Amino acid sequence: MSDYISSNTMKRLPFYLEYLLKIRDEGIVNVSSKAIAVALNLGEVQVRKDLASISKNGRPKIGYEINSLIGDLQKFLGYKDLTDAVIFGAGKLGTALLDYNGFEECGLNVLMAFDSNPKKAGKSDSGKPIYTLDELPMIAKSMNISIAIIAVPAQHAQEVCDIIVENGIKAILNFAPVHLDAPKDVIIKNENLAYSLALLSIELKAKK
Amino acid sequence: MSDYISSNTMKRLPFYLEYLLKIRDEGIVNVSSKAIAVALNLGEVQVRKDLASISKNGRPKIGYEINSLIGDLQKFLGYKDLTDAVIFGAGKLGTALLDYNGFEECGLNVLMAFDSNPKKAGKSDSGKPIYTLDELPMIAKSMNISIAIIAVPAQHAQEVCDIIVENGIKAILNFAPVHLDAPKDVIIKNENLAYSLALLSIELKAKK
DNA sequence: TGTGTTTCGATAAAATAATATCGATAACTA
DNA sequence: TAGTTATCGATATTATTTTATCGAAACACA
Ligand SMILES: NC(=O)c1ccc[n+]([C@@H]2O[C@H](COP(=O)([O-])OP(=O)(O)OC[C@H]3O[C@@H](n4cnc5c(N)ncnc54)[C@H](O)[C@@H]3O)[C@@H](O)[C@H]2O)c1
Ligand SMILES: NC(=O)c1ccc[n+]([C@@H]2O[C@H](COP(=O)([O-])OP(=O)(O)OC[C@H]3O[C@@H](n4cnc5c(N)ncnc54)[C@H](O)[C@@H]3O)[C@@H](O)[C@H]2O)c1
Repeated sequence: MSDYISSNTMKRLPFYLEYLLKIRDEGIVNVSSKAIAVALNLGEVQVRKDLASISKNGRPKIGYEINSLIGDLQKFLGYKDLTDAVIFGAGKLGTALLDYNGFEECGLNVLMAFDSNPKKAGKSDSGKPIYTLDELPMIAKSMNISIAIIAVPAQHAQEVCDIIVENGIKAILNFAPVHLDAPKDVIIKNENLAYSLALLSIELKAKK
Repeated sequence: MSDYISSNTMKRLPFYLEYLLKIRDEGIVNVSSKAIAVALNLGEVQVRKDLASISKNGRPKIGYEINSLIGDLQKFLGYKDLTDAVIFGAGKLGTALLDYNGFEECGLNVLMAFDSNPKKAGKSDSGKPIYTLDELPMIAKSMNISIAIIAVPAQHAQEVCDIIVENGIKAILNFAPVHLDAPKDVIIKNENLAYSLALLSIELKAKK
C-alpha cells in the first residue's frame, strides 16, 4: 500500500473491480494477476503494481483473495460512503444523467438538477427534483454538495461555472465543450463526448 | 510535423482548437505558445511540442498564425471529412446522443439508432431514424458505418458488441459499465461516466 | 521431507512524457 | 542600423510510467 497513486492507475482500478465482481459471481475465490491481465488486456506486472497500491494480500502460488481485494477496491474508490452531486441543465443529457441509477454503486448520489428555465422545474421521470437556478444558494447552504455536473449549452457553461464556484462547490464535471476558468482550488474535469468520438475516428483512420 | 503523436497530445489538441476558435472570434490573429499555455493551464513548452506535431508555422517574436493553426488542427482532427456513426440503444442516453447536434463540428455524423425494442422504432425528436436491431445487417451492408456507440443496459452490452463486430464495424465507444471482449482489430473505448464522477470524488477527498 | 511449479513483490531497465535550457530569429525601438 | 526583446524550435534533463528480471514464498505431490 503506497501513498501516491497515479491517475493512470486510478483509471484502471474500476476495471479491476468490475472484473472481480463478475468472476466472484461465477464462484471464483482466488485470482492471479496473470488471469486479470489476460482478461483486461494489460500486463501482469502492471496489474500487480496497481493492486499493490490499494491492497496488500497477494500470496505466491495462490494469487489474490477476491473478496478482500474487492473490499479494498470499493473502499479506496469510495463506493461505500456516498458523495452528493447535483446537475446543472435539465435538458436531454442532464435528465439522462439525473435518472440514471448506476451512479449509486460508484458512491455517487445524484440528488437533483437545476435549470434556468422555470418550465423545467418539478420532478424528473424517476422522481428526482428539478429546481430553478435561483433556488441554488438556499439549497447549497443547507446541504453539502460536493460535485456539480454541468450539462448546459456551451455558451452558458462559464456563467453556470461561476455560480457553482460562488456557492462553494469545489469539483465540477463539465460536459459542455468549452474550457472553463475557475479558481485553482476547484477541480474541473472535462468530459467531452464529441472529442472521445473524434479521437476514436482518428485512431481508426490511423490504423488503416 | 512528426509522424507519431502520443495519445496525451491528442487529448489536448481539441482544447487548443476550441481556444483558438474562441480568440479568433475576438479578432486575434497571432498567438504565442505562452498565451495558450496560460489560458489552458499547460506548460508553454508542452504547447509548442504539441503544436509542432501537427503544424509548423510558429514564428519567433510573433507566435502562431491563428488561421493556419486552426486549419491544421481541424485537418488533423478530421473535423472536415465526416465519419459515420450509429447508436445502439435508444434509451435516455442513446437518444440524448442521437439528438445532440454537436458531433458534426467534430467530424462525426451520427446517423441513426438501433434498439431491440420495436416500440422504440420510428423517428427521434430531431427526426433521426431509429431501427430495430434486426434491420442492422441490411443497413450495414449498404453503407459504411465506421463507429458504433453502445448505450444499451450493461447486461446486453456484450451481445450487442458481438453483433456490431459481426457486421464489420471496427470501432466502438462503449457507455455500458462493463469490459467488452472483441477481436483485437476492433478498437474499443470505454466512456464510463460513473467512473469519471467517482474519480472526481476521490480527488476531492484526497485534496482535503 | 524434498523437489517442482506457480505466483508474488521488489528491484532494475526501458520507454514515454513533461519540463528546463539555450541559441537563433524576427520584429520592434532608439 | 544596432541593440533589445519576445518567442520559437532543438536538445538536454528530469520525472513518470511501463515492462522485464529474479529471488522468495506457498502449495502440490512423490
Ligand atoms: N446531448 C448529448 O449527447 C451531449 C453530448 C455531448 C455534450 N453535450 C453537451 O451537454 C450540454 C447539454 O446538452 P443537451 O443536449 O442536454 O442540451 P439541451 O438543450 O437538451 O439542455 C440544456 C438545458 O440547459 C438549460 N439551461 C440553459 N441555460 C442554463 C443556465 N444558465 N443555467 C441552468 N440551466 C440552463 C436549458 O434550459 C436546457 O434544459 C451541452 O453543452 C452539450 O454541448 C451533450
Ligand atoms: N443514462 C446515463 O446517464 C448513463 C450514464 C452512464 C452510463 N450509462 C449506461 O448507458 C446505457 C444506457 O443507459 P440508459 O440510461 O440510456 O438506459 P435506458 O434503459 O434508458 O435505455 C436502454 C435502451 O437499450 C435498449 N436495449 C436493450 N437491450 C438491447 C439490445 N440487446 N439491443 C439494442 N437495444 C437494446 C432498450 O430497449 C432501451 O431503449 C447503460 O448501459 C447505462 O449503464 C447511462
